[in-house]
Amino acid sequence: MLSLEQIVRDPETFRAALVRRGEDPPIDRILELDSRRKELIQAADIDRANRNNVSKAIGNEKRKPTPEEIAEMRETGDRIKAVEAELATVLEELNDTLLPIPNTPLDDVPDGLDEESNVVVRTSEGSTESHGNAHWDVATELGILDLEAGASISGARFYVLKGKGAKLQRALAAWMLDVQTEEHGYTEIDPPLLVRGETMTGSGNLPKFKDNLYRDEETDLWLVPTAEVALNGLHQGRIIDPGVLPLKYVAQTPSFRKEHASAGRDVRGIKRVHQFEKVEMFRYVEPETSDAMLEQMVGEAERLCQLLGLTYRVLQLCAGDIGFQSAKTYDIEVWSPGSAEWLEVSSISTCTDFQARRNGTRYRPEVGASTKLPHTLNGSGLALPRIWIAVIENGLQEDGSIVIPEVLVPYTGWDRIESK
RNA sequence: GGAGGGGUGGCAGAGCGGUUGAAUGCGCUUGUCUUGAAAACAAGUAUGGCGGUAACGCCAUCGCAGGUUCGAAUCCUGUCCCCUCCGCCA
Repeated sequence: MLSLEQIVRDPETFRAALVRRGEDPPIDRILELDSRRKELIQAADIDRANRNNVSKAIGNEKRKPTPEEIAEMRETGDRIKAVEAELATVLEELNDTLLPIPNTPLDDVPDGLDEESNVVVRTSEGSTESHGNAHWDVATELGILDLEAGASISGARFYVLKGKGAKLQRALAAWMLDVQTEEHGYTEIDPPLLVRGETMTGSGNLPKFKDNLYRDEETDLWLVPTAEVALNGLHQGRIIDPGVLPLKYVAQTPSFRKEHASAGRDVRGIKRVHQFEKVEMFRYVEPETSDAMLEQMVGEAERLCQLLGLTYRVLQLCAGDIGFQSAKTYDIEVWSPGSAEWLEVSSISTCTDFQARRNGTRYRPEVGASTKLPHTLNGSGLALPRIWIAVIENGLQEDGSIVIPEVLVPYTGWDRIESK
């Protein structure tokens, strides 16, 4: 959520920033609602102050209220209730208006309304040739991926990994977690995957992206589309003590997405599925440091690609292509020689104070100081089925076997998936 | 699922209709004392909103939402969460 106070103070800056990402925000309506809100608060406060004074005097003087006082205070009470009722509707509309508005892009985010305007920041060394053997053929042939079984169990966009394919995924996840915790200083978290609506709203997934989320109606719990949601909720409604930031968390969890918006896209293989594993990095940081922290996280995700020996490139997304809660995003894509395309394996964003404001996460810069909103940053480190695809397609040998990156061998116990 | 108990400030814990935003203790901050520290003593120490250049003033908040009342942390209703015991269960 954007800051109402800041919008009111400088509405045109907000309008311009949102226009950059193709939005037409109802700034005028927000200003109207806010001034009505202030009027109502003032009116109610005056009546309440008066009522407090009268009641306090009666109590102090240890006497019964006079009939006139009772009559007057009843009237005051009724007036307060009426004003409060109107205030409640104003606040509700204000909330409903603000919640679907996305974060404003930072100044250094490139202009553009769609992915055509994304900028390739750098490309690693390495081959970008193609061999045409896509993972859905290769892995199926090797007996480590069973798309038909996935479909028969759960339907389209579900898959089954088997044997060394399953173990390869487990090894990748375990290895990435170990690098993040032991070398990059993250604290491992194993969070709930079913979360309350408030938590989903706090991260920015609700109310706008309801259609992409699985939900259990009976308990009103939602399945996380990414661990970001749970990690963002870790401190909601609370104040982080001085000296604690930056907080760095990492979690490996499944992610559940309906993918209605992508119907018809990436239908082959396991590039885009309803349930996938992902290792997610998340940081709570002081605002002054968030730019540097974002670059650091990009570096950490790149490092994983490097250690796996993959060819990758870093993209900076343009204003129109960054996610709802993001103020600035880098994507990391690895080369997929099987389908001759770049596969997005990580998306790393700073959400500035947008998420912190939504779910009431604050921190105290120093003892005795007043609270501030931290910045939150998130990024995949990395997304599993896609990195699995890249390992399979890049490791494919002439004889049809797959050679596994060396760093994974301690986790798999073998260095090759043999062809049948 | 059944039966009880409970949710109050950073923590512990009082208060159960009226000068209570809330005793007391702990913690924390500052000051006095001290070469320094500890101890002792003193003062301060919640969050948010509205108004104000500011000092400051007012308002709200005792899980949450309603209700009763001139007045609610205190009474009533609903709801959520936590704990104990029983049942069921990975």
